[in-house]
Amino acid sequence: MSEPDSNAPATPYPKVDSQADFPAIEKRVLERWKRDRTFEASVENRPAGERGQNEFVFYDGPPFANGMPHFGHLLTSYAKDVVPRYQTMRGRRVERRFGWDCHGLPAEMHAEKQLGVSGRQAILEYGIDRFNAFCRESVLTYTQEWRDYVARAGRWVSFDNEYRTMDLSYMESVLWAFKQLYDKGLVYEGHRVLPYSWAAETPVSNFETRMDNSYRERDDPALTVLFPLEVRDGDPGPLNLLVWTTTPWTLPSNLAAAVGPQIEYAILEVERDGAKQLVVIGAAARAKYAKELGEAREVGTLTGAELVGRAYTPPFDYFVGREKCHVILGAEFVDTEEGTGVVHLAPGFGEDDQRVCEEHGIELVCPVDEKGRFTAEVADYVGQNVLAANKPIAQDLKARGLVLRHEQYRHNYPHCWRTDEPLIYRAMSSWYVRVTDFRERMVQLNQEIHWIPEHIRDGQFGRWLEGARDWSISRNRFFGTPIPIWRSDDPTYPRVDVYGSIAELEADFGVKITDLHRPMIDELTRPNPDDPSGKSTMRRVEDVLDVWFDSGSMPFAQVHYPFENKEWFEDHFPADFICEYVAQTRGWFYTLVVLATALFDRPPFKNVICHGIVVAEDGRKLSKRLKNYPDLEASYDKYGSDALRWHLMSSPVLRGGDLAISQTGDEFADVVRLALLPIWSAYSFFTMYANADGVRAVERANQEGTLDRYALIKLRDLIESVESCMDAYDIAGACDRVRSFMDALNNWYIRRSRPRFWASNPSQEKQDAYDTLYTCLINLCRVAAPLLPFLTDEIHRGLCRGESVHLEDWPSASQLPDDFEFMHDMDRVRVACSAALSLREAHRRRIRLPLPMLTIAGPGCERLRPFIDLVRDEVNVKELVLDEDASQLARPLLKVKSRVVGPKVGKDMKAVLAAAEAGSWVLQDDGRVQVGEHRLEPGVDFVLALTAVDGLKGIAIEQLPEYNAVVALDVRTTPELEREGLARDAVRLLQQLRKDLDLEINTRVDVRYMAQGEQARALEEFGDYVAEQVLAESLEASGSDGPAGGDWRSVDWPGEGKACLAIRARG
RNA sequence: GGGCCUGUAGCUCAGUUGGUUAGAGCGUCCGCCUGAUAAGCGGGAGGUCACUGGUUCAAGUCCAGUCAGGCCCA
Repeated sequence: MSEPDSNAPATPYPKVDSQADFPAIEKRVLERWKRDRTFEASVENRPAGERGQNEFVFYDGPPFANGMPHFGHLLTSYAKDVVPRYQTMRGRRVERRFGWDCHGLPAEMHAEKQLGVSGRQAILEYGIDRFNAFCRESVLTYTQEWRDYVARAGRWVSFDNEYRTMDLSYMESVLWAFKQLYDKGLVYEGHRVLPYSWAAETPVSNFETRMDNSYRERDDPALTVLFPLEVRDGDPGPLNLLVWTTTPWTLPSNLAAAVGPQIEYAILEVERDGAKQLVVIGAAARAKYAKELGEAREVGTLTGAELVGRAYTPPFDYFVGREKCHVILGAEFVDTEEGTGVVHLAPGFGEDDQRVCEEHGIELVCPVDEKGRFTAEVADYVGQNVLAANKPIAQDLKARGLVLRHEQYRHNYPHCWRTDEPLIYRAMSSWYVRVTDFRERMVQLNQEIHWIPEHIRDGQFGRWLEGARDWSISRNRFFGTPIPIWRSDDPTYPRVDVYGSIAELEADFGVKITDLHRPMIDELTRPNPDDPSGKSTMRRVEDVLDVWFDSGSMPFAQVHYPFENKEWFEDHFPADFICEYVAQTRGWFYTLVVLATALFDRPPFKNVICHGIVVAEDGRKLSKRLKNYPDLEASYDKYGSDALRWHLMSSPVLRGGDLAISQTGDEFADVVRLALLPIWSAYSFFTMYANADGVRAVERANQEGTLDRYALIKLRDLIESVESCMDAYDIAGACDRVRSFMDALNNWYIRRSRPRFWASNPSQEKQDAYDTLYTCLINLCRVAAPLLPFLTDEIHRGLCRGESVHLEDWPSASQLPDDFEFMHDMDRVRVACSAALSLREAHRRRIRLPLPMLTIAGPGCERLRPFIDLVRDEVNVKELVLDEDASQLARPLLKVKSRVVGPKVGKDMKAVLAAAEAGSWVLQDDGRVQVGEHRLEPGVDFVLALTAVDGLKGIAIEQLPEYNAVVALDVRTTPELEREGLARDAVRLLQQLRKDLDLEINTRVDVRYMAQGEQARALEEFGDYVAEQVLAESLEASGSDGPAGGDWRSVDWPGEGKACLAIRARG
């Protein structure tokens, strides 16, 4: 379409079709980028500077490649492309390197499904080596699809030296990081309560328990048990705490009880088995125990806070005497919704329990073995499955009179999705990073990060940092970076070795290491050097690292720091910019900050866009199954990538909101119509006339013409404002500036300049018009290049002899005129024209009908003198009067400056405003205004505005509030004016005929007409004008039977009588 | 249950340190122009700024609470 056609006679510019096929254009542009290595050139053209001073550092958050990309990824991709493109044009070198996330549960789950191997036990039987080998392949399944889609989106990123988190070098850097933390004392072994399948003998991740089938209804025994409190002076008698639990089997492991400090507790006197007893229960929970406590007398109340610190006798004595145990603790999570308002804590078997106990220095106990049976520590039930032990435990407690109520409780309970047995919660050994140690520092460093949207910094992310807990980094899994800790297998001769490099491993184990994955790494064992007997062996801790540890290591691990690229890393940390969706505040953003703080005491990135999520029309998640979003490929093919990019980049989704996308993708059609086509139309207009005239335009900015200056100043305004938006990472704001510039260019500059383009003789004015439009277009392309990389490149190449816009510098605004006063004057003229046209419409005066006079009146109107001809033409009036004095057309209106006057007059403000509106004020000789008791200073306290008067015959008036002016249109016509209007009607009809005949724009014609009365007189009177307008060599009245047939093409001319116009091309 | 965000025209959203008559785009209705573009241009209609209360001379804006929606955590 715009490729030069070698057979056609040379024209200065490509022949451009006014109908654009954007997807086809994009395909050609992609080929050119590939052929010319435009991306590589755009990077290489920019010097890195000394120690990377001139680099803009971008970190790519790696995706998993075992799923297909969708609209959400597309959004991220576009944002990740726009910013680097912009910075490149600003002169920075922006290396962009793709990465793949490979490890972790998603990869393993996918492999389990593909292999039909389900669960830890099954994987062990299948073989870790075969399992991991499969993972290694499967995580790269869709890499080609990803590359294709990234390319089609026009995202420039290098796949040549992509990094993968499963590469040996990457993993070695991760080991290094781990050892750094360990050496700083930031790693420790602790316990973590996880869902546990005793049937499959494996922990189940929270991820797995959330899957659809794992929760099912189940009846469990629920006990309300008495915990006798230690007697204390002032008590009305011996008190018993009422405790409710749905897991009686955890009672032998009870180590504490928790109350809500704010909650009110009642002391009740209850009669049981003939004896009186005092029980303590959350006051709000009492009603639930109507049957047991209905008659009870309240003998006092206590707050939770008063209970905290009191000791009690636990229901079983297996762990009596342990430090800090069997005391009442305060915990915020306790409520009275369920149970008694007192929670029994068995830290070995509950997440909250474990956390609260740990906070109070209580060491946990876990007297349950891998198969879910009590160990010897719980002598009475040893060997029994814990769930089966619920019954005897309840019976024993009842026999001891400690049970107030025994009920069946039906609840949703997680089950092992492989064995179908109920899960239990059980403490597992886990390795932690002591995040709480440097939490405050993270909070400080976070202040240095520029978040988009801003509230994330101190809101979602800041709060999360403040509440950060130690990070459990070990996973009892297979495909991940191994935890590099080796321990002696005999506690008699303890020894721990931590490795932070391959070299250290090779030195100690004497083998060449080519892969750090399990199971190879597990095979590295050696005799314990601290064991004189020589019998114990150093073995690796089995776990692998949480995959987020990999992600957080990305800044240094991608370059194998510190083993290689030491200097490079130091010069490229932190990143200038990263971008992911907002949920990564808990994921990548967080782990980056954790590791950067712990390892380098710096924030890992300076600017971050966290965008919202793309949802379906109904607000639900995009779902492949429901097919509730448009197909990506089809959208590319129908609208092109630029349309998708523009839609996503101009939307508030970049400020963190959701973006709903319709199933049909209609919004992309709107984007084409509202954003892309206006730019294309301007381009096609320019090339059409420049080619017809054989004119080549030049970029310059010293044009004197009113419209030209206006366009050039607007262009300067565009460059400056887009620049400041982009510097603030406000991409949507930049889109908005581009759109409104195009509106001014198309619908004012080009429309008003049209006569200059079609003037048949060369002139300076004409060349100025070409140069101005050309200058606007190429600079618009440069400014919009990051936002519409395909369209702008196509146009820029067409205008600039094949130069890619992406190798250009960001345009310098300073070479353009900066007379913004002038620009505002023109904007004021446009408003005045709109108002005048609105008056025309209100008085039913069509635009082709000339009217005698338009007046623009108000202070400062003289400034509009340069625009007189422009306005006359636009509004089609014979005369334009500018009048500084509007008193004939308007009366003054007092506009009080509330912000200034308000504080001065206080309560009288209301009265002052009312008086201003009612006109009850007096203008004094010194220019001040008296309102009631108050005297107002001109300019400071008020301005005088105008409000149109009515009642002038034949004159229509409208005010321009923001410009303190009125326009008055004389809508009275005369027969002469009517005839001129008719002549213009005739021109319009004849032009349509030319168009219908497909005449070239410079073909000469003959015209004949048949008309009576005023229509005939109009053509006689304005014959020359009509002939000139339609390029007629002759203009003749035909006989009363109308123009003859043959070559003549005619059209009816509605009017007083029967009339028609006819046209015939000449020669 | 906790935290964060969002409620402004039929739809999608702007709205600065509180200041007189709350804006834009789309849609809709009406009209207009046309020697680039009907995928063009202009105009009109359309709002108790979610609700309630408070602070203030003055609240879309600040404060408290309520309701609704979203996200995250438990």
